[in-house]
Amino acid sequence: MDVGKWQSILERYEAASFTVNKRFGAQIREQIQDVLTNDQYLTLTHIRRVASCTTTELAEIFCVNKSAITAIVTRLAEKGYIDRIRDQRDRRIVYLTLTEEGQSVFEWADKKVFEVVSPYLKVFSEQEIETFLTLFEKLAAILNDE
Amino acid sequence: MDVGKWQSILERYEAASFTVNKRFGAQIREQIQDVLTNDQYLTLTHIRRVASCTTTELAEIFCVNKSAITAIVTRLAEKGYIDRIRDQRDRRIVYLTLTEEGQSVFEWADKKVFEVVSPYLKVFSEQEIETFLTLFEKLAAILNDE
DNA sequence: CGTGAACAGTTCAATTCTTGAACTAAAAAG
DNA sequence: CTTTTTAGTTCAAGAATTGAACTGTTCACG
Repeated sequence: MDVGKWQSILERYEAASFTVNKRFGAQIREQIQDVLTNDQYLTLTHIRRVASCTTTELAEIFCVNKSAITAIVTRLAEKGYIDRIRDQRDRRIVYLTLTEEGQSVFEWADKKVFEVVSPYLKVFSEQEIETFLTLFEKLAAILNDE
Repeated sequence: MDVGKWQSILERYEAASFTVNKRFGAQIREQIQDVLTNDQYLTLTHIRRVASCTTTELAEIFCVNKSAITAIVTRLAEKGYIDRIRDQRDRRIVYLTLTEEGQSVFEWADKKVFEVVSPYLKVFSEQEIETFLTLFEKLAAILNDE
């Protein structure tokens, strides 16, 4: 394949990705904005998935500075959705976990996200979804390995 | 398909999308941050693609408030990358176009983005990319029609 | 054992992006 | 000609982000 071909592929990817992200993002925000921002939702999602994690870990996964995570976590802790628990063996480390309320707020928001996104997915056949997801996950895996 | 199946599909989509967006976003930011933010790059991309557009149009495409666009455009105009030209027939309308400098800054940034993203795409076969893009574009098209 | 390096996390100032309400100015509708 | 709609801006407030400086804590090794 020549350079022009790759450029046109990138253009198509950029355009589709832009539309999907902006549209889904806006619809999700519309549903949850009285309680959480989209970034706060993603933060709760990750903590919930791994049960407990650190600021440094979140910074790596979100590809942002640690201080950005401190700010988000502080706001979530003020709302009572997250607990900060200091490791007793290594007192530098702070473990982040969901509170009871954080758990239920996450579940509420997750349901909202499901209601927004799933109608669009249902247009595709099971085979199409599997193909699409496999390729998307392959790309994600490559990006994670470095 | 039952609800559980859809939930697991959504989880996989959320995870892959999250990783790809954050990783690509961070690598692109790293390359262009001395000159443009990622949002500013996307703004130049759209204006360049359509040659000339309005604040209202950008707000719809970006799914944000018009005042958010005014802010971004003001910053790009201050840097000398965008011109605001008032329509002579309907004097409410302001057309946004790239300046010479905006054009060349866009081309520079676009090249950087290409250099960041294309190595990852080259791992896939032409057939895989075509399949993936077709499905992604189908999703984008559905999200655009409403 | 003691000291300097490395690490985990926070604070702070500055910038960007975002919303929503209030506003200006212009065009369209009646 | 008055009212309504439309395009865009301004403003205040809040969220996210960076990068530098800082606090505490642990670790390495001479």
